Amino acid sequence: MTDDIRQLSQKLAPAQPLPSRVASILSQEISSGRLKPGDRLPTEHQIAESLGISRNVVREAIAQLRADGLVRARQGAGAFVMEPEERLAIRLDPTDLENIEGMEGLFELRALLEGEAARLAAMRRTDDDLAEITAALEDMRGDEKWSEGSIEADLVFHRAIAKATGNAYIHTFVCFICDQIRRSIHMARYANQIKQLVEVNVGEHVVILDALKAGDPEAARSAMVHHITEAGRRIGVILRNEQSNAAEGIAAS
Amino acid sequence: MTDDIRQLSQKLAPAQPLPSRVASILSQEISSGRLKPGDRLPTEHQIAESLGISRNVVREAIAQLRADGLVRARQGAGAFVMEPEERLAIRLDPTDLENIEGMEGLFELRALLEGEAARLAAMRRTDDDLAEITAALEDMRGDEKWSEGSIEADLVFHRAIAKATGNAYIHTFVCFICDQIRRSIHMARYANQIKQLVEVNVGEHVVILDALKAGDPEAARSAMVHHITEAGRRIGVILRNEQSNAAEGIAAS
DNA sequence: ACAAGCAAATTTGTCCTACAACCCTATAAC
DNA sequence: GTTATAGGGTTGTAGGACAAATTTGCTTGT
Repeated sequence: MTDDIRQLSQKLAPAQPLPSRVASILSQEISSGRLKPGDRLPTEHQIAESLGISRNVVREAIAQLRADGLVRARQGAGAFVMEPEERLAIRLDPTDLENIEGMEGLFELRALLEGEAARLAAMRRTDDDLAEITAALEDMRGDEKWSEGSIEADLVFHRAIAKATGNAYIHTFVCFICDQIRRSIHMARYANQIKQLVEVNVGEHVVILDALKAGDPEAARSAMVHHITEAGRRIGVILRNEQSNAAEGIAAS
Repeated sequence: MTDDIRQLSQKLAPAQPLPSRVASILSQEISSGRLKPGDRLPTEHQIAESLGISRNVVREAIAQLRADGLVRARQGAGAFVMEPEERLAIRLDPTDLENIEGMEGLFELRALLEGEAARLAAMRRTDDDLAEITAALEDMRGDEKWSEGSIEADLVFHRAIAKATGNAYIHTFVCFICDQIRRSIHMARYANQIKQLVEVNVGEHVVILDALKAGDPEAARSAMVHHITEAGRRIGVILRNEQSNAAEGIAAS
């Protein structure tokens, strides 16, 4: 209920914070090529005046760009666009994920990363990790909170596996990619059909968990790749070359 | 008040802009768990006063955190720490990379990602891709610009392979991780010994390129994993389980 | 005429104050 | 007891002022 209100207010409100909108404008100027690396962008005063806003707002916008390593401000000289290789953060453009090609690319990356993560997790998982993963699986199949809870439990399952690798970076990256996918999916028509597919989904998770329990790296990796490939197919994403790989996986398990 | 500023500037890098330093402090408060998701962080006034700075600076710092999705500010209510799953960007803390454990984790992730990238590239690379990769290799072995140029050419080589996967996300992530590593390495004592090791390094690249030319996915992956493992070992990073994998790779090639 | 150095203009960095918009709570009125 | 309202607190935006640093151009000395 409150979710509906929040969605609506997000959708309709042009009242996204002003500095963020200015930051979007500027970053679009950069990514579109109108401002090339090395260029100096207009002075804060000029930007403020041309947009009819205060210099404070402009400074906050530039602070956001600076945090991403998109521009570098030098006192007395100006703010300059930096080389694309120097960026300090990864931020995915949500609009890239609205079409199916973007989703396919992201799913491929996800299968790749999480497949390897499952392999490492099979070798390194502690008993605590296993308990956490098992608990997440129980949450998935358990309650009636399908629409919201099962998706959440699904994510907890995947995150727990990434954490079981013992590598904080892998954990960070897997979490990030999964969340990007979830955010995009939530916007689409996914929750509708998930109800019928929960059993299948849970079944695939069980295969993964079994491989982790057995400590079989290749089986874990194959099962994870297969699961993600299938999960993608359920929402219309078809991966190019992983099908054969996934087939191997299902045959091996 | 000014004492606080002096303390603060002594504590952290003196050259970094003030708002970024404040953002680091706050984000550290969050990642260390002193501020948990859902918590409201102190008011801008309190932060400003406690650090002896202006509210303007605090606002710019919070703007950076907001851009990353680390906090969400609601007018009239306050700024709240968001769930870690809601992050919009990945930013690696440079201090995490100063110790050897952080480097090991990042190298493991890199081997994983780039290994798979090489596998995909072997299947999908176009002739144009191959030409680009070959050119990068030529640049590496060619000129006398060892200290700077060869490192750069090395990166170009890896980036070109990631691009040859045809997956923009893989390309983005690989570029990002490589840059993080390069930035850390540049700070360290890497360029000193690279001169003696260029031949070895080039040799490993040749193996990768041959596998890509032949279109052999597994050989490409193995060679890449081996190369990254060795590159890590050259600067003191030892990966846990990839050695055996790399041994397979070198045996297969 | 040339060079070095100095001074002024420009630009970002920081601080300050003020007010609007908004949220939350406590109090008052019914 | 419930609702309305008023108040304080907090973020959002505006605008002005000065400090710090850089760039540029001009002056001045040789």
